[in-house]
Amino acid sequence: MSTAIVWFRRDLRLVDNPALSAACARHDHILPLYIHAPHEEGDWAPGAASRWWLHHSLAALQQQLREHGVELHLREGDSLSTLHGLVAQAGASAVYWNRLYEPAATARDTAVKTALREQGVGAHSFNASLWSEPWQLANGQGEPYRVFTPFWRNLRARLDDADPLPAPPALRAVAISGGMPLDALSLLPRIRWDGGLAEAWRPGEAGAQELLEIFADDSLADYAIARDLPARHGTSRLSPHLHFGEISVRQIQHQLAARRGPDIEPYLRELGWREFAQHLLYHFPGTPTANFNPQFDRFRWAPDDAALLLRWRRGRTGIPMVDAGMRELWHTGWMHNRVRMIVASFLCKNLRQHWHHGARWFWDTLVDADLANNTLGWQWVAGSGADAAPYFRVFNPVTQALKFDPEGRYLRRWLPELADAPTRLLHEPWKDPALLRRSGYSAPMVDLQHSRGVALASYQSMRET
DNA sequence: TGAAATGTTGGGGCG
DNA sequence: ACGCCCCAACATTTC
Repeated sequence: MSTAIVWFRRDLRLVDNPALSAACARHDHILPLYIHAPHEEGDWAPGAASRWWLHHSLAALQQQLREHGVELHLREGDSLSTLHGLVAQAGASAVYWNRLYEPAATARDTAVKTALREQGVGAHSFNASLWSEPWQLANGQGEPYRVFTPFWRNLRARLDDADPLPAPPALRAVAISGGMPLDALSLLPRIRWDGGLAEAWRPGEAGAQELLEIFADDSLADYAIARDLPARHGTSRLSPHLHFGEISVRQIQHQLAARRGPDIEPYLRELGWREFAQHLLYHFPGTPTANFNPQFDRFRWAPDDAALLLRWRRGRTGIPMVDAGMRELWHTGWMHNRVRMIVASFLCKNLRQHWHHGARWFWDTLVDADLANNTLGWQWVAGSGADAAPYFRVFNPVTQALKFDPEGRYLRRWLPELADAPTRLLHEPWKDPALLRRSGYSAPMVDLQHSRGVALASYQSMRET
C-alpha cells in the first residue's frame, strides 16, 4: 500500500495530466492537494482577475474530483513545509507535480525537490503545459532562439498527433483532516466587481472543452481573417484556460487535427507564440522588468504621469478604440489581441509611458495574465523585446478601428455614450464638438499625429546616443 | 502582427 | 488621334 501526493498548481484538469496519471498508476492512493502560496511567486503574485479565475477553477476541479469520490485538499502557506507535514500525516512516499517555468516557481520547485529527496521522499515532476521543454530547443549555435520564425520551424517539425493521456480510470484517495474550505483562501474580490467576468467565462476543464468546440465549429475556418476583428469572437479565447492548465496545447492540437476540418496551421502558430514566450522567459528570467534589448535602457520615456495613466486605465483617453479596449478589459477581464496591441502602442508611443505601467495593469486585470505572455507582449510593442516590432511601428488607433471595426460594432458595444453616433463620427468623435458635449465623451487627451512625431524623434535620439 | 510620404501607373476627360 | 492633366489605385520607401 503506497500513497502519493498530487500537488496541483496550474494544471487544473484530469485529462492529459501526466503527474496525476503517473501517481495513479504507481500508487494505491493519492492525496490531491492545492497549496495557496502567492508569496512564493516573487513580484508576480496573481492579480485580482487571476484570483477570481483561480477560485472558480479550483471549485470546478473540486467538483470533478468529488464526482470521482475524492476530495481536493486545500492549504495555505509555505509549500515545502506544507508538503512535509502532509507527507507525514498521509504517510505518503512521493510527491507528483507538473512543471512551471517562471523564475520564482522554478527556483522554489528545485528547492522543494531537493529537500523532499533528502528526506527520502520521492519527488517527480512532469511537463503538462508545453509541447517542448525550454531546454530542449536550441538554434544552430546551441543557444536559445531569439527570433520566432526559426523557433517555430524547429518546434513545428517535432509535433506529433500522439493521443493525450486519458483521465485516470479510478481514483482512490486517502482521507486527511486539516484542509481549508475554498472560501477561506479569500480569492474573490471583497467589492463585487466580478459580475462581468462571471457573464463572460466558465472557468474549469469543462468550460475549456466547451470553448474549444465553439471555436472549432464557428471560427476556425476563417480564423486568419476573423481573428483580427474585435467585434467578432474570431479567436479561441482559450488563453485563461491554458494559463491555469485546464486544457493543454497537446489536447487542442490533437482535437483540432482529429476533426480533419480547415487548415489549423495559422492557429497552431499562435500557440507557438505562447511556447516562444515560455522559452524566452525561461532563458532570460530578468525580462519581466529588464529590457531584453539593453539599448532601450537609454530610451527617454516621458516622466511617469499618474493622471495620464489613470485615464488610460479607465478607458477615458478620448480615443474610441483605446477606450473600448480598456473598458472591455475592465468589464470582462480580457481584451481582444488586436486591441491589446493598439492600447499598448498608444500607452508606449503616444503617451510615452514606460511599458512597465502597462504590464502591471494587465497583470492585475487580465484573467489570462501570464508572466511569459505578458512580458513578451509588452516588450514586443515597446520595441525592446526579442523579435519585437520595430519602435517606429506606431499604431494609429483610428486607422486600426476603420480597418478592423469598420462598422463600429465593437466601439458601440463598449462606448454606450457614442452608440447612436453616425459611424463616421464614431471613429473620430472630436470632429463634432456638439456630439462630445451631448454624449459626455472625452476630447482626445493627445494629438495622434503630433505625439507620433515626438515618439519617433525620441527613438531616433536613443539610437544616436 | 504599421503609417505616412513619396513614387509609379494607367484610365478618362478634354482641348 | 494625340498630348496633357488629373487623380485614384497601387507600389515603394522611410520612419
